[in-house]
Amino acid sequence: MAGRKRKLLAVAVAAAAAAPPEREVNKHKNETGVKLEVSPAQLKSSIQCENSAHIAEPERSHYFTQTEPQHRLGEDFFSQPCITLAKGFLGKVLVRRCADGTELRGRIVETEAYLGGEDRASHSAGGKRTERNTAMFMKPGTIYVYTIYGIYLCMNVSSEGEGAAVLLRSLEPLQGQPIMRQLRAARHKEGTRQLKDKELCNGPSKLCQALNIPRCFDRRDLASDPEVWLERDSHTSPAEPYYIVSAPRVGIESHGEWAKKPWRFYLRGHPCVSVVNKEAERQCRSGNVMNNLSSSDV
DNA sequence: ATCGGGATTGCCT
DNA sequence: GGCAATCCCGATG
Repeated sequence: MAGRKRKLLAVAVAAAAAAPPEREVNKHKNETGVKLEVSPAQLKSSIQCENSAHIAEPERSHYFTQTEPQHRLGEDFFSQPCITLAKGFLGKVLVRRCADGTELRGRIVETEAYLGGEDRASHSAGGKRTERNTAMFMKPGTIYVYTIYGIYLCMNVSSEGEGAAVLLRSLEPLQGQPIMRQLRAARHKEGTRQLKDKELCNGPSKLCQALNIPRCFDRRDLASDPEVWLERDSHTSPAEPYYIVSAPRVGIESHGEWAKKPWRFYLRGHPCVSVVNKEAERQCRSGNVMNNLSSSDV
């Protein structure tokens, strides 16, 4: 029964993949006949590695200035031990350049470190290498995208260390929020209220949706890919420095003692953090400060 | 071929 | 804050 269902689904997916690329841009309607900004088919297509030309053209202004990735962080930055890199990501800006040249930007405010080898909570636990987690064993800076709960995606970046990678959990939207909102709302019920800015990227799968990070970005190089990269923060710095909270990773309770390792890092008090851990914040040391001008950038 | 778990999310109470 | 939705992946036989 279940097998049959799966087979039928596989056939449907194959048929969808074989369909012509020009699939009804902005012609799609839902049951109520209301025109959708982004159709389910288009959303699906963005997940399945097709271009993102369907994304609405943004209003052009100085805010959308098309900058070349001159501030792009290179190989050196990613070649750090996993936990160091996880903290180093905080405050850096993830940039997604869409097919029409639009750039979406978000400041990283929450990460998790997944070591290889003895870290039982890691996909690469015990040095186990599979088709899925291959990117974790590739050079530092390699993107690892995987599917979670069958329907969502998570984006990681491999670090120094065999099979080690950092999960990106939350971003603060900086540029292209209207498009992010459109991408996120495409899966929501009709008539649902608009998402606030801080709700656009406050979760690992939400950020993949909002920045249109598809599954096929798996194994790409964040240090050289033309469609996605990382920058130092050139935006206005906060008046007060953010303290880094170090807390147990979320969603891995079943992994015993490894679930307790404080390898989730986030900016204390930042509104875009997905899960706040008050106990960890009480123990947060003042020495752990995010400072983009410091040498912690490497 | 089949099974069980999962680095989550959105909606409802 | 609880819980259903939803299916891929890897392990097992």
